[in-house]
Amino acid sequence: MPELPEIETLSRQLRPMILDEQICGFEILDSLLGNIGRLEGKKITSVMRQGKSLVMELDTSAALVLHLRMTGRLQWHASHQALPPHTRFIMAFPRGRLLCLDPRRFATLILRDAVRCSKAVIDPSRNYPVSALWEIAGVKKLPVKSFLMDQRIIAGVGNIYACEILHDALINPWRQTCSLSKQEWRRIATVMRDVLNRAIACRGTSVSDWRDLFGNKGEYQHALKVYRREGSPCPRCCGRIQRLRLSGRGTYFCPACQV
DNA sequence: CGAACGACCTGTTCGC
DNA sequence: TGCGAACAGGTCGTTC
Repeated sequence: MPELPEIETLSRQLRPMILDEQICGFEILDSLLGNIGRLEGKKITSVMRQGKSLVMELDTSAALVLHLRMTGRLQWHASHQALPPHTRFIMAFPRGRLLCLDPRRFATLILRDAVRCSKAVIDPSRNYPVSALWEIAGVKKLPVKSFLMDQRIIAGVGNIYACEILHDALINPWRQTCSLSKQEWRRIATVMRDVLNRAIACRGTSVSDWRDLFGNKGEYQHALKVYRREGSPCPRCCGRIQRLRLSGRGTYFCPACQV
């Protein structure tokens, strides 16, 4: 489930372990990942998050880009221990080993050459002009939830946080983007930034199998208001939380107060 | 062009 | 208990 807060958590935890360190071993255990060549001897010069991707720049002006998709996880092993099931690759560093686990095998690791200047993609966890949001949204008719999850526009919001953000902002997920007022967009932007930053402070949401780099659960699952709470009372208005499908994704909302 | 849907994989949960 | 169906954090390609 790694969405923005989970990848941000990994990025922050990983930095002290591997920044400015040399890769001293690299092994791919899952052929689905493809072959990205030898990494031994290369140094990690930066660790950052871009949307839901973890980007590790190398001293060879290339960058490793890891996307965990649905069930990908990273684990840090400071001392030698047995490989857990579903280990996809291992990267060894002087002070420990970084493992990528992924039961569903959707995760991807690529070696991107040179620095790529990304387009004007909004980082929803930071401050940005809200006009950027509603100017794009104003001409679109798609449901606002799909808009929030469009990674080409806003990078990092997935299904869990989209549900939570729209509930907090009192917006129905099916509202067409062009029908929202500037004031509503301001509310969405503020709520989105706050929800994501609170989730980062909680080291993510462990509704299922998400764990941080050191195997610990996050804490934001305790703060969820609608996600996976179908049939429970809405914490705001005591309406009944409903689950419906919106373009294939389970969508949780309160029909009473999200209008 | 945009929206809907299947595919990619495996594991877990739910209903009968 | 057993078994099949539905469902799961995400994205991509195809089709309508």
